[in-house]
Amino acid sequence: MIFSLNFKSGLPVYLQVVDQVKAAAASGALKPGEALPFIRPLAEELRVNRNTIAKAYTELESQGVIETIPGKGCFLAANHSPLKKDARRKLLIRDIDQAVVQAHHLQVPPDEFLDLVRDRLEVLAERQRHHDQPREPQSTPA
Amino acid sequence: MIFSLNFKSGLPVYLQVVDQVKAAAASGALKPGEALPFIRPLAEELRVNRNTIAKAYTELESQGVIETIPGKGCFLAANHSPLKKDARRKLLIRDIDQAVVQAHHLQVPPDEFLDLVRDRLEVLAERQRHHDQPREPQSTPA
Amino acid sequence: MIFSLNFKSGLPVYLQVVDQVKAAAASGALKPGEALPFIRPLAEELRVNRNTIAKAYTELESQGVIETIPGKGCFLAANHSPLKKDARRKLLIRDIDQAVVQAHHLQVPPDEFLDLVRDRLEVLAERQRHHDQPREPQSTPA
Amino acid sequence: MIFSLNFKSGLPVYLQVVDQVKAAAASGALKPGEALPFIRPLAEELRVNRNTIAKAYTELESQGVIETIPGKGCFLAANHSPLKKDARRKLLIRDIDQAVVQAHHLQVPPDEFLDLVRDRLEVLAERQRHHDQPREPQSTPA
DNA sequence: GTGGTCTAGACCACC
DNA sequence: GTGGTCTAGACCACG
Repeated sequence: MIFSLNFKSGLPVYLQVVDQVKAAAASGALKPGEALPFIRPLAEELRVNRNTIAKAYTELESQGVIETIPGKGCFLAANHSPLKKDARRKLLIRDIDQAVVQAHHLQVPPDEFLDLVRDRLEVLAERQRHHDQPREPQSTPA
Repeated sequence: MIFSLNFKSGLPVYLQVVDQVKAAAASGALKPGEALPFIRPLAEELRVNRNTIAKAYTELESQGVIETIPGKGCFLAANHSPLKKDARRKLLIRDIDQAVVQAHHLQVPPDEFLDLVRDRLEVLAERQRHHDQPREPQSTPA
Repeated sequence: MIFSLNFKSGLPVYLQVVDQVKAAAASGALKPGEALPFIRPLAEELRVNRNTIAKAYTELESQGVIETIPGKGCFLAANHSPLKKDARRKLLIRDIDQAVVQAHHLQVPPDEFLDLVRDRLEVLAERQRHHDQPREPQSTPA
Repeated sequence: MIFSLNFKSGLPVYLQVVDQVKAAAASGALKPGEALPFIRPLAEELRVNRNTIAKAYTELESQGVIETIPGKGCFLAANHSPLKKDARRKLLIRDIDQAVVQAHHLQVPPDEFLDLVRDRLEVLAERQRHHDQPREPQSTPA
């Protein structure tokens, strides 16, 4: 798991970590049951305080993305959201609107935008297929 | 000019405004010399403090993106060449990927996701039509 | 809103605050839209660090119990859980099992236990009726 | 002796064990001189480190609740008068209220809640029957 | 050794 | 003034 932080983006560091873990999980680079980096070494590597990483992991746990077992570490959870359909829709719409508005600002017409979306869905699916082959699940958590 | 703010993204509101103006300028959607929305009505529309918009515009001015003419308004600065299509694609892909990853995490299948995207395109286009009527940007000042 | 902390119970302080806010919300002592105590004064009153209260409020927000508007304060959310039925069941079962096992340890027979449960449900309902009359919702948030 | 641990309550596991032993002793469910479960099998059953159980027992001994006879096991100390019914009710009510409040917060209506309670009573009674067979507590040692 | 809690105090974004 | 982020460093619970 590789992280890259941008300290000038204005986006809080802990949220950058959250986003990158979620992206890794979505792409299949991180598989259910797999261990995340330990908090202390990761904080050191990213030159960030231990609490900042801890906060990111706490947020991920509260979103149901990871499970943390005190004394053992943090592990990617089996992927299913505990949220109601409505709540999930609402969350997704926020992100979609962000992209749609950006498209509008960049004067990318709707058709082209939809093509681009289909493209990215395909890219993600391809990455998942790629990650599905090589590895086996290792350290089981619960 | 249409804006969409995400109050829970962690990104400061004023930076979201800055980014969206810059994106519009980059694509040519906002042309050199064209007027930006007035601070007060925009703040009202976005349900945000006037200081927040003012801060965004100040930031844009200090970056040389816009020029402020006291008593008249803010206008896009002259030296803005619209980005090439590829550069715009790249910017857009970042936002799309964010939404795609979120969809995966929320267990929303691609078909449903695409439906939702079409939905939001429609909703925001509709919203844009509404906003285009009452306030018409007046052209070239400086 | 009155809090009472037990520093020797072993239960983290921030969780004690979370529990007490939830209890106040359930009893109707705290109504949707009503403001919670500000973080800083509350921390001072409870002789606890500001971050500890902030953590409690963050947890409450992530559970959907409150909404926080930066710069304005924290407000009790309209009461509806965004979780799927299954997830809610699972959470509830944890608490019920705690009580059931306690009953077993205290040698309270099932029938008596059920009576007691009905009793407490009634007490809570009564409290809600009591709180429903006197006040009116005041400071609206969103 | 049956235990039920809640790993997410925030209360340390060893204190949960302590509380549950004390509750059993308070009600007379565990009688003076009666043996507690051996550390090793109990740790296995609860999927907890042996040190955690050992710490709980150490704590209980230092509180004078149990006596440890090296090589033989741990036994409830003599001076334990079962609590009166009212005192037990009061202890139980704390746990019941916690569950009742949680039910309210999760929007689980009273009827459904009571069904769930009956359910758990049944499940835990069943579990208890299972556990009562393999290991039979041997009586009075010291 | 792991993660969790708490403190003390700094700075930032927003009203 | 509000809440949010981050740091530095201490102590605890658990494996």
